[in-house]
Amino acid sequence: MANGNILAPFQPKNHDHGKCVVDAIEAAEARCARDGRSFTPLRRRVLELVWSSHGPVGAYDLLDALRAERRGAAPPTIYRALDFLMGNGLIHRIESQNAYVGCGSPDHHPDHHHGGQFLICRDCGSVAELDDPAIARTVAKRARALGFDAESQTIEVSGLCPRCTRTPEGGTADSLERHAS
Amino acid sequence: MANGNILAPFQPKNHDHGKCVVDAIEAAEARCARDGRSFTPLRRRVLELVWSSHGPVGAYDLLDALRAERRGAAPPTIYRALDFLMGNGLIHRIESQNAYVGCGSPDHHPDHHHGGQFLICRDCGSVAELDDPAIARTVAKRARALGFDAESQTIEVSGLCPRCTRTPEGGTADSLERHAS
DNA sequence: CAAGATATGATATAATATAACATTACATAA
DNA sequence: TTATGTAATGTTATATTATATCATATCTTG
Repeated sequence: MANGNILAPFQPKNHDHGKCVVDAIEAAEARCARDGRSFTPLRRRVLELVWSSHGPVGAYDLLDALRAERRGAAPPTIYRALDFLMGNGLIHRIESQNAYVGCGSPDHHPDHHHGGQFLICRDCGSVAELDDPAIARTVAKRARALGFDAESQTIEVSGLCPRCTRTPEGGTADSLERHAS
Repeated sequence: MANGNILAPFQPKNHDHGKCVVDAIEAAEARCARDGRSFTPLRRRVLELVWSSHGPVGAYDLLDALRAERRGAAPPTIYRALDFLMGNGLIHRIESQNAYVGCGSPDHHPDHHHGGQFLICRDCGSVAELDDPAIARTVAKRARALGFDAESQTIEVSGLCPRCTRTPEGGTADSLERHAS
């Protein structure tokens, strides 16, 4: 069997984040068009804001950003957009942080919640999305053995990303950059 | 290799929950004594309250219960107790629900956060704790392949428990009992 | 007992999320 | 074209979850 497909590994230093965001937005637009979902300017903008960071972003951080450019944005404004984006597989919620990240594999599962598999660096906060079918299958199988019908899996792994593993505790200049891309 | 040890499978109808709670408290007491942790009356009581339900319980539900018997209980009262209990492996937090459950395997990992593997019924809310080393190993291995050092894993599976699978949508008397024990 | 550490009490506030209802924008059928 | 329905957004209020901070009590142990 194939290994898990690595959809959003940790970013190299020269990662072009502007392009990465644009690509994500274009994919989202195509996807919504295909599914007959209306990808409104508000929803598009919120998705851009989510993608503006590689790490998980809180709803109220997004709200603050939105307020800087759109008068009258309020919590429901953001939460509705986030619900839409989650419902369409364009972002994920990181449960352990009450925060949101762009989905690295928007094409994979048309409408079906697949939960997600995340590696979250406890030092710099960066997130990589795994999408390993072998893990998902094993979990589903073990659940099945107990008579449990698994519908959606949330897997969040905390630890140290490759860059933070190399510069562990010291608070060096490098680690203080939070590995910005 | 051994299969995952099933530590808290879904409860049969005749489950003696009173005994189950008492056992958990005794185990917690022994464990704290061994580790030189003070298992105060407050902490003991909060642990009892957590175990009073088989499902995850919210911090403010616990607070309400505590207030009925202890004047002046406030949010920090509960959160400190919960922190202590989590720090000593006596309860787990269910991230996807901001709620807490008794730990089914308090003896397994002395001080080391092992996260947890949970099957959560979306119909009746009951939770079973898996503790499958094969899953944990596979996840750690996949992370390692990306250079990520996995320290703690949170796995939460949503779906239908054995009893709810049999009585799916109807809202029968049986399912409305929420499978109380 | 004194001094330090641990635990709890008490007040305030922060951070996250939803309820409820009003308004607007847009499609499309009469 | 206007009427009508639906989806989206605006607006206000409030619910839910969690932490900061400082004061007090209790428990060691020298």
